[in-house]
This record gives sequence, structure tokens and C-alpha cells, in this order.
Amino acid sequence: MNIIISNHSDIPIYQQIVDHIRQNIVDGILSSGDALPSIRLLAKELSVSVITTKKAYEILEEQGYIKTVAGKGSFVSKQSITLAKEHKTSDLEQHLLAAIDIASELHMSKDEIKDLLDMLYTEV
Amino acid sequence: MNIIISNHSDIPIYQQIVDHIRQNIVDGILSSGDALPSIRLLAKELSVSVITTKKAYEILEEQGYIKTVAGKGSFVSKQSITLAKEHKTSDLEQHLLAAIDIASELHMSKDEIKDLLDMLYTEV
Amino acid sequence: MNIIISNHSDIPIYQQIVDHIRQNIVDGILSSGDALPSIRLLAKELSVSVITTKKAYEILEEQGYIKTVAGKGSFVSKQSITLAKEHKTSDLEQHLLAAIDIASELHMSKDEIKDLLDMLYTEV
Amino acid sequence: MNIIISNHSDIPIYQQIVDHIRQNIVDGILSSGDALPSIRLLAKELSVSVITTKKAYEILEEQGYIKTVAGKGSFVSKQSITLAKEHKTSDLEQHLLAAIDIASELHMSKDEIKDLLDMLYTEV
DNA sequence: GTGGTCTAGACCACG
DNA sequence: GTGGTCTAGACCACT
Repeated sequence: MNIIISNHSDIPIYQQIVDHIRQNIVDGILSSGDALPSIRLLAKELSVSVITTKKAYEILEEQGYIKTVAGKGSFVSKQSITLAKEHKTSDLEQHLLAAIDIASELHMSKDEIKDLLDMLYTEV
Repeated sequence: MNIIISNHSDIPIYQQIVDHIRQNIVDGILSSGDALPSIRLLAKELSVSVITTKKAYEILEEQGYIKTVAGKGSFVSKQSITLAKEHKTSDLEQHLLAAIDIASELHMSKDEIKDLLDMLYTEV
Repeated sequence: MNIIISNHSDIPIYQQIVDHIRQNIVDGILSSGDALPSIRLLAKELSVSVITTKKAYEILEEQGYIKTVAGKGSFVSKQSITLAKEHKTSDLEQHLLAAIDIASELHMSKDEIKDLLDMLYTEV
Repeated sequence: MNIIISNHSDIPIYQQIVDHIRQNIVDGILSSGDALPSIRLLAKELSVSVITTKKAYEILEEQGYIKTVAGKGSFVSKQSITLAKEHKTSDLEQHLLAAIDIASELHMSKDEIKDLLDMLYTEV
């Protein structure tokens, strides 16, 4: 589990952890049934408070990605891959919708958005 | 000046005001030299605190959109239109870059993004 | 009386008027006994409120530069030149003292201040 | 952090705080990475409102002297020393330029300014 | 504990 | 009338 945390980001640390684990699931680094590091171990590795890792795991559990068993640890759930992909797709749509919104405020056409997209793509 | 403010949004009220005024500038509703409503009047109209409208105006001044003169009022600056358009374009690019980022995490191609864009466009 | 007023300055308009008249006295443009324009005329010429020119004249009278006679107008006083020069000298000293202060905060020596002064002089 | 605040000064309290912290940076009392007192603690110590200390920290952050992290605190940035020295140097130049300006209005020569400077220096 | 946002008042200087 | 500064509270999210 290689998570890089930035204190200076405006994204909360717990959110960064959630995002990273979700990405690991999408990428197949974490598969259904795999055990996650304990909240205490992860907290140590990332040099953050246990409260922070606990909060991240709580969110992941709430959203159905992991299943925590008292005294045993946390494990990746079966639906996790599907859920993670759905989540990211929804995220993607949010950004595209926001882009469409702003483009309309700038009186830009759909083709102009696509042109801009092409431009940004070649830059990356 | 028709600004609709939502208390329940996670976007701070002062930011909503800033965004709205910026949009009015892009749309030509506010032109260079125009006077903005006084912070107190706007506060009354929006039913928010004077401090909130003041903060919005402070940000707009910092970013060069308006010029505030003590005892006189606030006025739209000359460069405001250019600035506002640049700001929105940069915003748009941020969203598209984020979209490209997430798409790559989902192993989606550029054409798939465009297809999704088309889909979202027809929905709107 | 050629006074140029700037609305965008952070110096109050009445202060700008006071400063200009004081400078005219130092430069000999206004001499002891000369009549000043009426507050109403001056207000018109400068496109400012009568209240503003009135305030300027009040300050000048308070500080002994002019003498206002009801129904006749305002006249430059005898001591005005001396007063004006003293005022400006005091101003000059304030700036030099402030400079000395800041220089000491920067751990700069007196000679270094003079060097900087020479540099700024040649630029002007 | 020994800051002495004057309520009766015409310099706003938040500005006094900004100046003091800037001076502490120049003097090496505050170094890169150091934590500043929390806005609430500082407010208590100085017997001023939290909003006042917050405004001071906001200005310092805007100008790049400190970095504020929500939930963590405020920390002195790396470029702070350079920035602070540049700021003070610019301040110094402003005062010297103003002095040159007034001196010319008084028809004083450069050497006369230097003489005055020497006089003021011995007084201090 | 930290900062971020917000409210409802107040007094001041400027015009 | 305008903005500039300030106070003394409050609730929220993050650690």
C-alpha cells in the first residue's frame, strides 16, 4: 500500500486515503477479500492521527467498499470493484457537467469544448 | 443585480456572490465603470451579513475585477472582462484536466470521454 | 489656482487641497494678503462637494495659513510662508526618521542609507 | 511572541500584528517552518477579537509569509525571510523617495538632506 | 485543539 | 450616503 499524503492539499487527509484505496481497487492492486492494513499501522506509515485513518475506513465501510470485522481487521468487499468504477464514472461526469456549464457561461459550443479537450490531451 | 444565494450550498456565500458578479461581467450585464450596489444594500437584498458582502467585494478587488473607493462605492474595473473570461477558461480547463485524469484511472480513451460528453450534452 | 485632484488616491480630497495650497504658498504663487477663490467656486472648479472645500479651508484656517472674513472671503496670512516651510520640513523629518527606523530594522548603517539615497536620486 | 498593540494608533490593529510578525521574521525570531500562535490564543494574549488576528494572518498568507492549514495552524513559509526583507527595503525606498520629493518642494539640495539625516541620527 | 464561515451589532472617516 | 475597522459571540469541518 503506497499512499502519498499531502498536508498542504486542500483535500482532507481522510479523503485522500479514501481516494487512494478506491483507486487501488479499480487498478486491481486490492482485490475482493484482501486484508487492509490496520488503522493503527496505516496511521503510523502515513504519519497521521489514528482518528484520521479510522474516519477513512468508516467512510469506505459506509460506502460498501470494505467490511470491518472486530478483532480481525478490514477486508475488501465483493462489490468493491463495481462500486469504485461507478464512483469514478460519476466523478468524471460531474467534472464534464461542470465543464459544460462553464462553457455555456462562456458561450462556447460543444465542438469548442472538444477542441480544448484535444489540446489539453496533447499537452499531457 | 439578481443574485440568488443558497445557504445550504457547500460553497461559501461570499464565493457565490463573487461567482455571480464575475458571471455578470462576462455576460456584459456589468460593464467597465459601472457602480456595484453598496455592500450594505446588497447585504439587505440577499439577507446576509454586511461582512459577507464585504468579503466578496474584497476578493473581487484583490483579483482586479472591481475598484473600491472609501466613501464612494465600488466600481467595475477596465480589465474586468478579460480577467473574468480568463478565470472561467482556466476553471474550464481544470475540470477537463480532472476529467482526463479520472478517465485515465478508469482506462478510458479520449474518444470515450467525448462520447460521454455527447451523452451528457443531450441530457442537458 | 491649478489644483489637480485624484479621486482614486488614498489621500482624502480635502487633504489634497490643503497640500496643494500649502505648496503654492511655499512656491510664492500665493503670497501674504492674496485672496483665495471662494469655497463654492473652488468646489465647482474641482468638481467636488462644497463640504470638501469648506473642510480644507477650515483646516488651513485652524493651522494659521489663511484668515477667513465672513462676507469677504479667505486671505493668505502673514505667517503662512514660515508655517508652510515648517510644516514641510517637519514632514521631511518624519519620512527621514521613518527611513532611519526601517533601516535599523534591516540592520543597515547610516552610510548605506545615504548610498540608497544617492541611487534613488540618480534615478529621479 | 511579544507583540505590543496600541488601540489609539491610527494604524489598524491587524496591520500592527502583520508588521510585528514580519519584523520577527527579519530578525530571525521566527524561522521557516515555525508554528505561529493560533489566532484564538493570539487574540486572547493581545485582548483583541479573533477576527482581527485572523485578518492579520490572512494578509500574511496572501503575501506569502505564512502557510495556514485548517485544523493544524499557521506556519512560517520558506520564502518569508526574503519577502520580508524585500518588503522593508521597498518601504525604506518609499520614505526616501517621499523625502526627496518634499526636499525638492523646499528647494533643498541632496547634501542638505544628508545633513538633516545626520542631525536626526545623532538625536536618535 | 485548529481554522473557515457567518451573524448582528458598533464607531469612525470621507463626501 | 459610502466603506474601514472592530467586537463578541456562534456553528462547522478537520486532526
